Amino acid sequence: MKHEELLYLENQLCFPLYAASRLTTQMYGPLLHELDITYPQYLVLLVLWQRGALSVTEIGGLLLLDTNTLTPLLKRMEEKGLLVRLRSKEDARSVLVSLSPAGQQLKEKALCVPMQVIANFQAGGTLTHEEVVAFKATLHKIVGALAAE
Amino acid sequence: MKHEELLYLENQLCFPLYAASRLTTQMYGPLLHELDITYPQYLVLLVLWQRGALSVTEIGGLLLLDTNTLTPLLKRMEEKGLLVRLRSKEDARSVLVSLSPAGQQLKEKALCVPMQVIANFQAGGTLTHEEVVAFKATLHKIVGALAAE
DNA sequence: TACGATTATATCGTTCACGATACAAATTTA
DNA sequence: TAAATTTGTATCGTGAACGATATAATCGTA
Repeated sequence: MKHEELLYLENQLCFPLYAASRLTTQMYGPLLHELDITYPQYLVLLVLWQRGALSVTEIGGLLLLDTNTLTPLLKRMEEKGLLVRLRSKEDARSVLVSLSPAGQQLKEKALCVPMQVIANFQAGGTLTHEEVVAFKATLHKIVGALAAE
Repeated sequence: MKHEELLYLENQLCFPLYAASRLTTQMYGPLLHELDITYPQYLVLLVLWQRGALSVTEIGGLLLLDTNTLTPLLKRMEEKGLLVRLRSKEDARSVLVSLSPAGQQLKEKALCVPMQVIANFQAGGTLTHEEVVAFKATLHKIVGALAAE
């Protein structure tokens, strides 16, 4: 590859990654709109449904987001009645985030989301199962390497 | 997989995609800071360097971004003196975006960016060349399928 | 027990993304 | 040609992301 060609859009790895991420998030849009949540809010719910109450930092560790993103996001979710933020008594620096009954109940409605997403992915459809597995493995390697720093 | 496990974070494809995209963009941060541009601005420059003057819609078609994102982004770049926005005489609806001398010159400084990114990727480093090729191919399939709609 | 360092969260400012809407120019159609 | 439709940009509002900074609580150590 000539030196200049390093700057061609089609030779970038970052761009299709960026585009695929945005387009995938867009795909969730209509589905999550039904639940009245956004995609990042959905991710927060995923970790709370799976693991129960967590501190802000713990959520950030799982989603790789800092508190400057999470604090306002969690506040919006609290205002919508999906969760409760409670400052810990043992360690007053820490804020424990736990699901409200409404947030817990939303899990039932969310169960159909992954299946619809999978269906949509198949629809575009030339990805084999093996390809998805390999793709996911590479993604995890990349995230692991970049998140380590 | 049990029904409920569809909602586990580690079973999502969307999350590592979202995380990898953010982390990769973050990796560009320090490099692009040297050029006083952001990552989306870098993408705009890439297409202008490669193809010359383009309309807003043409840029949007290449980067898969709508004008509600591009218009303010291009205005900021114009204010920084990187490009010029000129309403077309043939079709007064269209705005032609062309590089200023400063924007054109920035290409020389940008040439080292992709190489540094590649080096950083290698550093984290368990990705083989074949793995990257396969990964990129899958990404393109996904983008192609999702962008088609 | 002071006191410096660390930790957990929050705030602020800027820049995306993007849905919804607006609007003028151009094109199509009746 | 007049009216309806489409096209190309722009505007507005909301919600992320994230760098930089702030602040209070806790911990480690002299």
